[in-house]
Amino acid sequence: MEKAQAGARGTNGNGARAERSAQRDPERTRASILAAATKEFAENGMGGARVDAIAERAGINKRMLYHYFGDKEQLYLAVLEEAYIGIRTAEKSINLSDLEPEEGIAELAMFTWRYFLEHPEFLSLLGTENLHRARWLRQSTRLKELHSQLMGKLSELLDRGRAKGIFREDVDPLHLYLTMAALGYFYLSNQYTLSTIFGRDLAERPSLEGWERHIVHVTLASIRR
Amino acid sequence: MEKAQAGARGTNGNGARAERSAQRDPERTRASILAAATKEFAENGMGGARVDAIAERAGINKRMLYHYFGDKEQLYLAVLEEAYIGIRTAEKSINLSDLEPEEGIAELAMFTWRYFLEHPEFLSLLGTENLHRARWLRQSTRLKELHSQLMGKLSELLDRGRAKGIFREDVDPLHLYLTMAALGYFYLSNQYTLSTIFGRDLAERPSLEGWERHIVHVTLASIRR
DNA sequence: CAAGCCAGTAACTAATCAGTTACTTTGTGG
DNA sequence: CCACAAAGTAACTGATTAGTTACTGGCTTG
Repeated sequence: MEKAQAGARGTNGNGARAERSAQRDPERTRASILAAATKEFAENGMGGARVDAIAERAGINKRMLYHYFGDKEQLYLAVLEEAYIGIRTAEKSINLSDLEPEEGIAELAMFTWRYFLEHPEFLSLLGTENLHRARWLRQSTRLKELHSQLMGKLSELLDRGRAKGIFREDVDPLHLYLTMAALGYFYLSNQYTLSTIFGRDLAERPSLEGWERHIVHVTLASIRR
Repeated sequence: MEKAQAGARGTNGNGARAERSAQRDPERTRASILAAATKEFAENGMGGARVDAIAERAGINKRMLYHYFGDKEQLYLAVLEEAYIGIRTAEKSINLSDLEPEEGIAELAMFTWRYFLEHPEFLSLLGTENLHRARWLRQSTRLKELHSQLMGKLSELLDRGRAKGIFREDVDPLHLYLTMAALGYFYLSNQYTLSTIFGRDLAERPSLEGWERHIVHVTLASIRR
């Protein structure tokens, strides 16, 4: 049928890869499978996701999915790993050295909130993974080494604030991190049942902005002397 | 095979229901299906739950499940409704009229935390329902009417605390409720991924007790003047 | 330029799953 | 005491699903 392909056929040899529209492009195929699988797993969970649906979304043949990823479980693990790497990479780029301790904590709280807000698929994958008691995360050697960059930055800010006398002496950095994460995660991941029961759309702009301010307020109030 | 049943055969007529071990007991059958379905849906989500597994767990024939509940989706809805009714019923029994505002808020925060801790299947069902954007909850007329009793009690305590001058003027009761719920929900529902990544078992007694104290502390710190 | 490997396709298969059919057993009211 | 309804069983069915087989076409390297 499509034997005679119009343009972009040339050997494009000498090492450098063709930038676009190659008929055979392993990296692009792999990436589009991963993107499609991320959506499918995030929308339907591990149990509800369909391999055929992933193949269709990616615009590839199902056989390729098995070629690149082995099976459904390994594909899911690849999706999970990529999602974690995404947030950990983003965390690295935060620079707080110029900020006062309180400003720095506020900045980290807002970063976490905004990252969750902009990456609903990450929240959904976390939910699925916890439903299965971290079955796949525990298998992943890559992810177990991948510590949160936030924890280090949090500790440093807590030290500075303590030295200035504005933060309490006994704040556990893990508790602080969990507090920020919990407030963002719960609001967003449970927005559908909450909106239904309280008859108030939590996804509206003013509500979201109000909750961001609330997170910053609660986080700071919990550590101030 | 078991045609000749030993005891407990009698007509046990005159209106009153037999208390135990009837061969045919609609209510008991229904209840055991519901209990089995709650476990299965909580463990595997809507997509991962298996109708045959529910029947086996309940010790009944699959046909009965369709007889009493119609289909898988209606059974899931019945499970969800029962779970919500459970927490709302428990909330009703809390009496706070003798307590000072601060003590009352602390009591409600601990109630929510302990209810979550003792009913992991409720958290799991919430997660599944939100994955599907409250698809079944929105259909349920029973549940949309079922407002949280906690909200009313929270408002009353906030009023009293405000009158005493110990709470801020602008506290939104919904924000307060979401704060308490978020801190409990996130810690428990995400305990598996969190424990894996931070290399610290969040399910251990001392950690759980520490987090309960933390929830009370954060909740009160966020509303104090 | 040909040999071999890698990307890609279509159609198939064995297993699984939600839901059904056709039947038997048990309790009850006229 | 029997007729009828409700409770219960076993075996089946059609659709879906993860994973496979057997194949084609194109790129690279010696």
